[in-house]
Amino acid sequence: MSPVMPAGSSNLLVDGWIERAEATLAAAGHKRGGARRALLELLDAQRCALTAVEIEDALRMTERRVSRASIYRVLDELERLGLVQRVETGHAMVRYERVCAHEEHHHHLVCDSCGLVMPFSDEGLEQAIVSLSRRVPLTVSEHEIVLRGSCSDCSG
Amino acid sequence: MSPVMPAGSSNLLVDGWIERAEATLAAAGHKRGGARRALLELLDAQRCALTAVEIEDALRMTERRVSRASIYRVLDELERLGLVQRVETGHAMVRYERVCAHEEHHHHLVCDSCGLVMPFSDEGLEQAIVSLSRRVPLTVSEHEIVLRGSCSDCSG
DNA sequence: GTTCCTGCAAAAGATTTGCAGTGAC
DNA sequence: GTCACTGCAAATCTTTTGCAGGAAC
Repeated sequence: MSPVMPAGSSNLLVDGWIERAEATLAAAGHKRGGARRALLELLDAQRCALTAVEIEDALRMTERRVSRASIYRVLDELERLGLVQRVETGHAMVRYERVCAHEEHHHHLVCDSCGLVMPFSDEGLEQAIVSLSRRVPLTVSEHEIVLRGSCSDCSG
Repeated sequence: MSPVMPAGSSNLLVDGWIERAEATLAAAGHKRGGARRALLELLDAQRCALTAVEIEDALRMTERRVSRASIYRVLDELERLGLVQRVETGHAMVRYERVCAHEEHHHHLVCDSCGLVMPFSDEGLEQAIVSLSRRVPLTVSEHEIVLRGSCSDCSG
């Protein structure tokens, strides 16, 4: 089976994250709604994890404002469906980002002085994690790695 | 120089975490106090990270109750001095644990169903992190690894 | 018409701060 | 005597929940 799908194909094996999210939501018995749609589009456009407050601020700038309660409710449901994941980078707030295909899997660099969050990935590290996961008294379903330090701007 | 110090030695190169903490605090211009002492003793006795609420509960059982405000203030100062570190295991609360020598360095397994937090360590993973830290656009001072999943009790 | 979606306002929890009294040096 | 330590209460901030109106199906 070819992994390449013609654009606009009605095939269920879609490539875009939004399409997958909408299909998953529909399959779980959800109806469509404007707030959630706006949130999906925003998350899809991000390179890295956002906090709920950052999401609210970003949406306030657009034509589709979304209440904070809805943001938390939608994120919660998307997390339960495995479409977004929480990222614990510290600084008192949880961050959320969409869950992508393996080749986009990444972890986070956090600058302790300015709070900057950057993604990174490393195949050697992933392999170490996979092999470790087998030897641990826990059925591992996910892992999270955060490197903290000082970014190039803050290091001077 | 031998790493073994006679018990009760007045040498500044003490081995215990509490002694190191008190020395560091004194050098930073702090006076002694009962609340902080109780907190240091509690943290020193722990195998793994605790939340501020768990710390308050544990101290409430002892003869030395400590107010929550003091707990946060002391933890904050100990973190600034590098004596404790925050651990972001999710579930809405930050955990704190003492910073130990390299051979005790560890990371965390978190059970997503019951919230259990367990320590683990792996030399291969540490080496992968060290080598990675050199190739990243951040001056890395610490790292944190969390594996999430289902513990043996919850997996049934 | 039923069930889900959404916003608003209130509630709940964790963490921080202001203030006043006590204690260490 | 001065400055740090501590507890209490109030404030702040993030996240959750109850409720009512509106929209999807």
